[in-house]
Amino acid sequence: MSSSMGFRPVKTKRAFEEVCDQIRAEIQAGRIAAGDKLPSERELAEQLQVSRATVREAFRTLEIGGVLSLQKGVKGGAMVMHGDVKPITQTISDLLSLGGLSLADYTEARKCLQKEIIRLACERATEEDFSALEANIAATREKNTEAQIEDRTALTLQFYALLARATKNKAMEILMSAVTEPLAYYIKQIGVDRSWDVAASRTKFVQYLRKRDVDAAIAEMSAHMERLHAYMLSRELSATH
Amino acid sequence: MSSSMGFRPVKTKRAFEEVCDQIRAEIQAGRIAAGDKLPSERELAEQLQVSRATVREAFRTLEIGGVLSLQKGVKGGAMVMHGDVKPITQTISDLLSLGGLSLADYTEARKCLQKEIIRLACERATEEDFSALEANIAATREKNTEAQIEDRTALTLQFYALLARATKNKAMEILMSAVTEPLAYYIKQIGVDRSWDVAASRTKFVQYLRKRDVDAAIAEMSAHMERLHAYMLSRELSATH
DNA sequence: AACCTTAAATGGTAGAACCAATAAGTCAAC
DNA sequence: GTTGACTTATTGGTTCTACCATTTAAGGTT
Repeated sequence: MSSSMGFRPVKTKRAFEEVCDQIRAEIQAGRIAAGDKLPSERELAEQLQVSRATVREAFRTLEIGGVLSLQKGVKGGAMVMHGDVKPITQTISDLLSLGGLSLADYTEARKCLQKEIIRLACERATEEDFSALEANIAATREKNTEAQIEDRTALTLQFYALLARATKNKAMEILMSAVTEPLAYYIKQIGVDRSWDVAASRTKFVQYLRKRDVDAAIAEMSAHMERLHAYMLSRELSATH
Repeated sequence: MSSSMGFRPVKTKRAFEEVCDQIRAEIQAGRIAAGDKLPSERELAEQLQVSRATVREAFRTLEIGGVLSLQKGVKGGAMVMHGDVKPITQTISDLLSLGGLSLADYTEARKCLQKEIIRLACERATEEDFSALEANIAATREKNTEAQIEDRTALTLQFYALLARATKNKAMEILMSAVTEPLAYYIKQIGVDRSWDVAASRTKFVQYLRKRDVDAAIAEMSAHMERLHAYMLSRELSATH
């Protein structure tokens, strides 16, 4: 018998998925948009002829996906958002911890993406971007105690976010956070190497950025990332032993 | 009063979020891994002293995130997966339809990422990759009727997936699907421009890839994307009028 | 005017019951 | 021995009811 008869495994759509699809369809058709509020759980359950629990599962799915925001109390309810980046970051983190993505592949992709972001940032960064980056570096210098490691991590993530913002491209910001924020998980687990001065490296980097020197900026960032990656890979090995 | 006192908005964690965190913590600690099965909803609800609905919302969240797979019936239950790329693709699509991401930014990021992927693919693609790409092009040539537009779309997505696979980097595959698959939504909405021969362009592209000619391959792909991009922007404008 | 009380609406949780699908076991027919 | 129908136990999917916690508005009190 031929194996190309086109049979596909049956997929019985669950009720809450149908609700999700209907809501997404309304959004894509433009009948509801960001800022609008959906009917309450009880009301929508009645309209769709399903139980409130089913509507809740659909709302939960869309809330986790960054499509809805749920607020309690009268005047609360489900409001449509503009979308969110967190689901992407979370998924990358899950892929890393579940073994669906190796640390080596992840870091290489991070390098590739950084390169393009630096290229765009060199073209388009404004004075506001430069001063924001320098303010971030200055704040990092002040957080130099062991107890402030969480603040330093937050500032590091902010540094890359500011760099991505300099590209004036929202998609690049999204991709940057997707490949940067999962680092926070690793930093919390394995700690950070404090044997070199990241502030000095970043200061030089921003100087190259100001001079619109793409190659020098990429070189400086690559050197920084090589150190970090070597450290992370060594810590990963020691952690598994 | 200083605004740097470190006050943060209180966020009362919901019960199902606590359940999610506990499961993710178990995964990250290595106590449960991909392939393992979690207790049933009823059993876990009893262990955690919460209602079954709460466990369900947690399972639902992790299922949507690609962490769990839920199966009915005896011997069913919640099994831990290796992670999934779908949440990322879905989020990008949502961002596009909700206005959190412009089509212009999206396509520019797509171009940047393609460049890096082509660069890596030129270095690492094997004979198997080339023949897979060529088989895909051959299949595309056969699907040339209007009725087969869905098949053509699927083959287009597969073409880019195969190209990403040639990088031998799973993270690049993930990013590729994240910026490519949302196109399917647009294609379904606005249709495709069939005034030029995509198969011919892709054939040339693979030839350059075979010769490891990075610049020529990038140029060919860029030209293709410029045409597509111009077409999509024109259709988007006409759709909003 | 400032403060407190009350009420109403809404999401969050609990618990029970039942439906639907799945897999394994049992048994009769061939 | 194999096939197929039937039974049974387990589990996710759904419904329903009830109640809790939070938020906002309205009204009343000082």
